[in-house]
Amino acid sequence: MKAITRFAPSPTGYIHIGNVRSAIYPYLIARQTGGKMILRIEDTDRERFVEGATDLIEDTLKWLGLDWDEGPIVGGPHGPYFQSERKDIYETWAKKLIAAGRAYADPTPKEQIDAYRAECNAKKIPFLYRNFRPENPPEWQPGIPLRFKAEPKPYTWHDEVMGDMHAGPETEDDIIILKKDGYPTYNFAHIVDDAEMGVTHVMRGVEYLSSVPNYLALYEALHLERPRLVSLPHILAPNGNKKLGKRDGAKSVTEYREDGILAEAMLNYLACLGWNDGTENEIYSKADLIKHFSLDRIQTSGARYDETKLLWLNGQWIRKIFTEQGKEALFERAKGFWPDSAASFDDDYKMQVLSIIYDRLKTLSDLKEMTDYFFKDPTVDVDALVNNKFLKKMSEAEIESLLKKTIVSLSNLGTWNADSLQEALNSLLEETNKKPAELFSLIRLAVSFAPFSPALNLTLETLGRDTTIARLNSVARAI
RNA sequence: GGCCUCAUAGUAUAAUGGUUAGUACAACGGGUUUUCAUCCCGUCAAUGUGGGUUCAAUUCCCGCUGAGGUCACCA
Repeated sequence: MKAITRFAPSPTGYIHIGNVRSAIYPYLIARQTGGKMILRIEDTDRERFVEGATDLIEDTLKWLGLDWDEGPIVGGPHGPYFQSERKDIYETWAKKLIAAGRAYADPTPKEQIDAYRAECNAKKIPFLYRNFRPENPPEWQPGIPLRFKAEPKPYTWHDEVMGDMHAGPETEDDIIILKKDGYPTYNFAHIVDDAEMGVTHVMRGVEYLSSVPNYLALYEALHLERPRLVSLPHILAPNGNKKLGKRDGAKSVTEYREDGILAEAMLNYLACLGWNDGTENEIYSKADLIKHFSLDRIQTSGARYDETKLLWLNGQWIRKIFTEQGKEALFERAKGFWPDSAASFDDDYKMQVLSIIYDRLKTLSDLKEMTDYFFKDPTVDVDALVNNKFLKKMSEAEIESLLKKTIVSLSNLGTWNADSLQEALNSLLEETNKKPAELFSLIRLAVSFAPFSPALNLTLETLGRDTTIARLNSVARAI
């Protein structure tokens, strides 16, 4: 079955990790079945509309590699894809309900409705507007809210994640379908749009589960076939058990791009938060996900958002891209993450630095802190040297002597490469009768003054003879 | 309050009416010529609770507890 799915966000801000899964899963199902993915912008709430939010949404989807077949930018046969431009369509469908006696104009002032609600709350009984239906509603005209007229009855349905569901008549009510301002409510608009656009799978957060009976009533009254319903459990905030939202500091998805997270890792992490294919595999590319994803293996309970696993996955992906797609591929992703000091260096040199440092990166932004000394002479810090845990047993004279021996040895080295350097370093160990921890720590610190760095021979090879000797000399002089 | 949903280590999860309840992240310890990381090895750690069905329940049923959702002219 070719699935027509959609992601239908409202343009009220950025997409965050708490809600992006309702874009990923529909995408995977659409691609897996050779169907279509639709992007629809639900902008019927003019008050919450945020200028530029649509761009943010599109940017997020593009970064994650979730392309859409119909929607803004790409167009399609069922447009427009902004609900605000579809008012006449909703009105046409609404009139069908009026004609069938299943909708009525409701001029009741908001204060009156609030009073009814307060009354019910005081009596601790459920508030159902259908118990307060106006007796002689006027004919509907723009400017008056239009309500669906419920005919409550029990419903059963199947949810692809939650299983077989049922609800009693007490869950159905006279919901507003057209607002006073003429725009439809979500409750009505999504049903009309999904039908017009041929959507087969309605995938959204579980918070809509309790509204399903109302939607079922609407499908019936409009003589529409029910789409498959898929409720996605919430992603929970790191602290507490609430669903992750902006108030919990949920960052926008694209903010992770700036933090040096790879799109592959983000997609991998989010798709596997609350879903697994039953194997012990942890690493999934987009293609793997499309191949293996299935609705019936989505968890029924919420999943807590935990960044440590994302960081681990990101490290995995950094190494995977380097080894499988090559250093150029990783270098391409690393653009914009180099320290300022790297600006004047050419790509070949930076690529070489990347080649020896990449397996230490958790995020691309680690490059800033971790590679500075490849581009700029470090500040000589004699205290750090003599207080190092491997060097503090040695006198300053001894350190100076070791540095000088190293300088002589490396100055006379024929070919300057990783292998010859390793050989030279090894003979230096024998000659000085020092442990690797002592001699290598000394050289490493003298050329980098960094808390950690790649293997010593690789570091020196990359720095080059002149820089290495110069740095060793300036440390020897400073002691 | 009504209705609905959920419940395996700190986290994400696997599994089966019968296993020593598996895996990964994290934590901790160890190994690889310095450091950090990778990689490898190891340690710690879970079926919320009370009943029932059954020879046998983490798994099926019921109660409880806990957590969450929803009850808008928001989506």
